Amino acid sequence: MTKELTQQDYKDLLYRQFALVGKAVSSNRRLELLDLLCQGERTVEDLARETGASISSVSQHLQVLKTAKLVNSRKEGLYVYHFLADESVGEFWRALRALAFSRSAELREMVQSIVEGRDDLEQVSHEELMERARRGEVIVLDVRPEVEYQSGHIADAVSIPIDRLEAHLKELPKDREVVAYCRGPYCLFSLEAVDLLRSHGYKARRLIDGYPEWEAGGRPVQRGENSKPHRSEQSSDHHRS
Amino acid sequence: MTKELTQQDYKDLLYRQFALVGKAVSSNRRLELLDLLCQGERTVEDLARETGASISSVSQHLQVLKTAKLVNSRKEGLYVYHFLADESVGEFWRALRALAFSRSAELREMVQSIVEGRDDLEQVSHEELMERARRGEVIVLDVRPEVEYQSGHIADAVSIPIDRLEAHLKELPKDREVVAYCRGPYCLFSLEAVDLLRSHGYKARRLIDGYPEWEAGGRPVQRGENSKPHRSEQSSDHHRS
DNA sequence: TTGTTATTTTAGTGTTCGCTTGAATACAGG
DNA sequence: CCTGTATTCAAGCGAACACTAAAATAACAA
Repeated sequence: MTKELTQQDYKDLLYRQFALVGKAVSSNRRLELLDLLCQGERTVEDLARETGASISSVSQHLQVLKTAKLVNSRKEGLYVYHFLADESVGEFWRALRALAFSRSAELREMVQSIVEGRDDLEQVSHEELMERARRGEVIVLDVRPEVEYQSGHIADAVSIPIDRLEAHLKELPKDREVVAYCRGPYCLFSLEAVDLLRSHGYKARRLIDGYPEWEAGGRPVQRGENSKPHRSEQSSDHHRS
Repeated sequence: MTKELTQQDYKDLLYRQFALVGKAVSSNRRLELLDLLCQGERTVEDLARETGASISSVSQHLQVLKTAKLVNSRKEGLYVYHFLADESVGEFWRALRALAFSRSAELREMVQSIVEGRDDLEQVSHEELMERARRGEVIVLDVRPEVEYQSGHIADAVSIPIDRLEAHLKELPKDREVVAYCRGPYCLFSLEAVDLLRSHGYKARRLIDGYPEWEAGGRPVQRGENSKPHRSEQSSDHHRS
C-alpha cells in the first residue's frame, strides 16, 4: 500500500535514476562505444570489431547504455543498428570529456605528449577553417572511414580514409594546404594523416577537433556520397566569392 | 621511462581517464554529496549527517570524487572542508541531471507525481521572479539551512530555514506573494514551504529551481549574513542525534 | 522445413564496489 | 606531554560488475 513515498525513498529513487546515466559513462569501454556512435550508427559487430572487444561484451555494454536511455536501436533485417538516442547525448559526452580534460593535469599531459608533441604547427580552429575554405585556400580532408564520412561530413570535404591515404595521395593537389580532420580532438587519424602528408611534401595541418564538434557548432555539413572523391582533380572550380 | 605507447594503450588510458569522471557520478550516494556541495562547502561530518550515511562511507566516497578531481578539500583546524573543485563541476552535474530528466520518462513521471502533483499553481520562472521582485511585488524566501543561505543567496532574499518556518511565519507580510526557493528543482524544501504558507493563508509559489541554477544563470546574488529577517539566533544545530 | 547469420541471454568466474568495523593519523588545547 | 575530536586508512564481506563461453532468439534464405 505504500504508494506513499517517504522523503528518503524519493531521494534514493531520484539519485538512483541520475546515477543510471553515471553508470553508463563509468566504463572506458562504454565511453569508447559512445564515442564511436557519435560518428554514426553501428551494428554490434561493427562496434566489436572497432573496439576489439567481444561481441557478447559489446552487446551487454549496449544494454547498459540503453537502460540509461542514451542509446537506441533499430532493427533492419539481420542487423541491429545502435545510435545515440539524442544529440544531447553527444553533447553530454563532450561535456564530460571537457570536464575531465580541464580538471586532470595528468590527462592534459598525456594528450599533450602524444597529440601536440607530434604537431609543431598549431592546429586549425573552426573559424580559420571556415574562412580559408571559403576562399578556396585549403583542401578539407576527412580521413575517417568512409561510412562515417557518408553519415555526415564537413561541407566540401574530401574523403580519403586514413588507411587508404598513402595510396591516394596523388589525388590531393600540392599547391594548397590540406586540413585533415577525424573523429575528435583525441582521435589520432588526422595526426597520422598530417605526418604522412608532410613527409610527402604537402603542407598539412589538423583541425583542432573532429566532425561531431563541427556539427554541434552549427557549421555547414553535408551528408551522403562523396561529391568529388578521388578522381581527377577537376581543379578548384570552387573558388570565388 | 618514456614507455612507448601503442595506440591501444593510448586509447585505453584515455578512455580510462574519462571514465574516472563517469565513475565519480555513477553512485547515487556520490551524486547526493555533489548536490549538497553545490550549496557550499561541508565537512565529512556534515555530509554524513545530511545524507544519513556513515562517516567512513562518506569519506571514501569523497576520495573517489577527489581522484576524479571534482572535489577539493581544505583543512581548517580539526575539520576538513570539502568543496566543488570548480564551478564547471556544478554545471556538469546539472547537465547530467538534465540529460537524465530529458531521456527518462520514468524519472519525469516520478518527479511530476511528487513535485508537480502537489503544486497546482505553476512554478515561478527566473524572469518572472526578477521582474516582480524588482517591483517589490513578492517576498523571496530562502528555506535552505542558514549556512547555505550565508554561502550565497538570491539578492534580497529572506532566510527562514524550512524547519523553522512555522515558528517564524509572522515575520512574513501577508499582503505580498511569497516565492520560496531551495536547493534545486528536485529539492522538496520549497514545496513544503509553499504548502505550509498556503495553509496559513499566504499566497505562495515556488521558484522553478534553486539557488545554484539562479547563480549559474548570472542572476544577482548576495553572500553573507541575513539582511533583515529574524536576527541570527545562533543556529546551533551542531549537535547530532 | 532446415540452415545461416546477427544478436541477446544465461552461467560461470575473477574483480571491483560499497559498506561496516576498528585501528591509525592529524590536530587543538590543556 | 596527554586527551578528545575529526578524519582517514585497512581489512572483511556480500553485492554488483566485466568478461568469456555456450546456449537461445530472431530474421532471413533456400
